[in-house]
Amino acid sequence: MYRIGELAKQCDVKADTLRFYEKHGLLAPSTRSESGYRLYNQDDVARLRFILRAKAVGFTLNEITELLSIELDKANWACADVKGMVDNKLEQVQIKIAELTQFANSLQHLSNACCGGPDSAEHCSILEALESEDKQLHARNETAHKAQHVKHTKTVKAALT
Amino acid sequence: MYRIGELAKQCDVKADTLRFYEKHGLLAPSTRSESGYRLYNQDDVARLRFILRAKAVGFTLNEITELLSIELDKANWACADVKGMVDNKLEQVQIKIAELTQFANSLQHLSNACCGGPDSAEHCSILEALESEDKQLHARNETAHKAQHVKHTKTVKAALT
DNA sequence: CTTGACCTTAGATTAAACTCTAAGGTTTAT
DNA sequence: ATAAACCTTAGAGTTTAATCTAAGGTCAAG
Repeated sequence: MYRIGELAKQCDVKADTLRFYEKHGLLAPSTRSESGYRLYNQDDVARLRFILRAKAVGFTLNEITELLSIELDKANWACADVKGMVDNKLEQVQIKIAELTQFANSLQHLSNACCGGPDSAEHCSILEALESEDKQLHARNETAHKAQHVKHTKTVKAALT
Repeated sequence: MYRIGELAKQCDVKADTLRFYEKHGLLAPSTRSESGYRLYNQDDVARLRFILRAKAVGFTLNEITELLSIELDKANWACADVKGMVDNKLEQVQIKIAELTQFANSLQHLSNACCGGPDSAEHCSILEALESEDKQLHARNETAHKAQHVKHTKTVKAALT
């Protein structure tokens, strides 16, 4: 059993935030001490961890509430509802992973191409690299696209797939 | 050359947002018409796309500004600075990908385990599945961990790795 | 020649997710 | 017994990223 401050420290949030989550129905301590102190058990900790992970991953508190709300009256949800909802979130997450992966690729290519030395970055522009990205994507995707007189940098050519 | 409304429509943002980005130094149209209309060229479009992608991926406008700012006075940045910064962002992105992937796994397992039928979800709780996740992770990571008297659901056992 | 799209500045409003303050009281650890 | 941690309600303030409103214009297409 953890008191609010302990849990806060353990999960690196403010006690305020925990009270905030309680007020908004995301996380209530499973018990209170005689004196009224909030007491959180392991399940509560796990629930908080879930909330924090979901948040880190880009879900809003509302969306998280939605996911968690099923718990509140399980009996009134059909299994199909639950599955639908989960699949929905799953799709969102997968889209995000794809976006992030693309982004990571660009950054990686750029990092590889960048000499990293003490010289001026004049010929090592992140922006040009990233700007060209779209064009290159288009070039790959639209097989019959107009020549767009794209301006390349030496670096860029090396930096991007 | 696109005018503000055209660009807005094309990239699914409001014209307001574009003016907002301009005011905050993220994206200025490369030219203006004689009459003062903002005129955006392909590079501007690409830059906007980059901004939107970065945003979708969880970067704040400030962080994006930081990335783009290198462009503004390239000459004053050493290549090492640029590389350092890129590698930094890259690390952040990779952490996010890892988090998302874990999250996606949980959701996927749950979806697989859920019958998806019209019956009550009483025995198919997202929450219990996700709550157990942490414990299971701990169980895998801490080779010498105390037995924690973990409460499982039938569903959960099947749902999680 | 009249809409609708655009321009300007400047400030108000919104939403999310906290974060803080006040004011007064109780509990726990040293 | 004193300080630090907790409790309560209730409301104010903060940050981010817009979004909206006003007021007074200019521009371009049908």
